Amino acid sequence: MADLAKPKSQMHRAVQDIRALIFSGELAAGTDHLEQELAERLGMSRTPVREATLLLEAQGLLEVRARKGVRIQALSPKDMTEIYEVLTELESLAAFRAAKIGYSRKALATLATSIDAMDLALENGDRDAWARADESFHDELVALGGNSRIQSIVAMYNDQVRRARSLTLHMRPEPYQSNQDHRALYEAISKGDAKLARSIHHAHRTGAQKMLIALLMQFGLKQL
Amino acid sequence: MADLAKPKSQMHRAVQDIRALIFSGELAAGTDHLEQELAERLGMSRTPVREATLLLEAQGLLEVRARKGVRIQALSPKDMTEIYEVLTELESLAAFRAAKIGYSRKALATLATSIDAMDLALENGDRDAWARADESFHDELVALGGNSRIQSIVAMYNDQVRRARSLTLHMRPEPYQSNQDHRALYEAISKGDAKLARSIHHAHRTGAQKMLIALLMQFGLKQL
DNA sequence: GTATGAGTTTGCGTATACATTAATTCCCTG
DNA sequence: CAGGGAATTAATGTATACGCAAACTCATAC
Repeated sequence: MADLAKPKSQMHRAVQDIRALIFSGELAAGTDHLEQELAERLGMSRTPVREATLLLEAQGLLEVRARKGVRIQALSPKDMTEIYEVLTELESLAAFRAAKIGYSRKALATLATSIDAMDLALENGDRDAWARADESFHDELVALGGNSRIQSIVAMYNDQVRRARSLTLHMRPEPYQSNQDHRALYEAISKGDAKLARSIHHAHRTGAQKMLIALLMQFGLKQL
Repeated sequence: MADLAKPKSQMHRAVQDIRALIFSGELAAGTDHLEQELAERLGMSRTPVREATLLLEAQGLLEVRARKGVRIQALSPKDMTEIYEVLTELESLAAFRAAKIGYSRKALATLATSIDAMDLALENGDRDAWARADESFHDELVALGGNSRIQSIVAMYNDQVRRARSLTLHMRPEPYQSNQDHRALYEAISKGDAKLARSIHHAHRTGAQKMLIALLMQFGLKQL
């Protein structure tokens, strides 16, 4: 995530802590929490907690409801579809741009590293390691696109679907296809074939989205 | 902008008022303003002003800088390019989706109304009326796309470039081309030709972006 | 003339107190 | 017993107080 600058402050700590509580599931989707409770839990006064919740609301992670506490945002399959549509489009654009810029193989080393890490994780059956490498790959790809706005938006929406993704991580089939897609995308970018890069990544993301939605439906997860 | 719900509160009023001050230029790009000053100007205490500035920072309209007041965000041509790239991509996707959904002509009546209003404004040489109708057209188009996330993002970035757009509104050539583009897009959507709708709008937006950047460069406007 | 450092000022970050208002309780009435 | 409304409660929204750290001033030393 593009959290550059703005360090040490209670408010900043509250943002980090609440994010962590949401991602870990300790603050479950759809549940309500009073400002006062959160403040005590985080060991600070209501003021920085309140400011933090306003920020997190702007980022779509929760909702501030007058006199009812903050509600951790729950996402329906329809929400997922909307978010993935945006992610697909913007990441594909980033892939297109990255290919067009014409990076040297050396400049693409970080991408290659992430791909290798994914292959290794797949061999070891280590899904968590795979997920970390996958996220790195996507982050680096978007960074290579060179548009900082796209980076921010993608980071924000990735946060919103983080819970759903970790939930399905162990339900999905082995991600062989993903690794193949990533290699193909890497090749397209290093060849400078922008249209190909775009269409490969678009198909990749669309496939991932369909699988995720299918899994959620299959397990009857209407809200998370 | 998608400001649904959250009415009467000092904080909400502060958001609206500060936005208005920014768009009107009373708070000029690049200038700094202390929380206390803003609070007095808006007739409230620092608390709601502070919360409002945090929201507006999240929306990219300003930047809060410790002990230096809030700085109204200034945009470079590079920033403009980034923002327009996102707008182009997401609006084009919305056009694609809208065409794919297959609205009846009746459901597209609002679009047609905006187009007529643009034609009329063009005949009358009323650029402000044209700009309003143009914004309506784009808003409706994005709404027809049916993805609320795209609507939010587009609304946010439109706010960010609002000043630049109104600045160049009277410098640009008569927007005949725009009106033609809009009619062609309307036809493509009502025919349900999604790919055509997408490419028409993509070209339209790309053209508008190039013109805007060229104008800014021509007038030596590096920051606004 | 410049640099350094103590002293002062300023403005923010946070805590806390208070006002406001929606929600709830509990009576009272029919 | 049900309905309604006044009183109470509860949690937010807002104001205010205060401490702290950064920025500034200014004098002094080199």
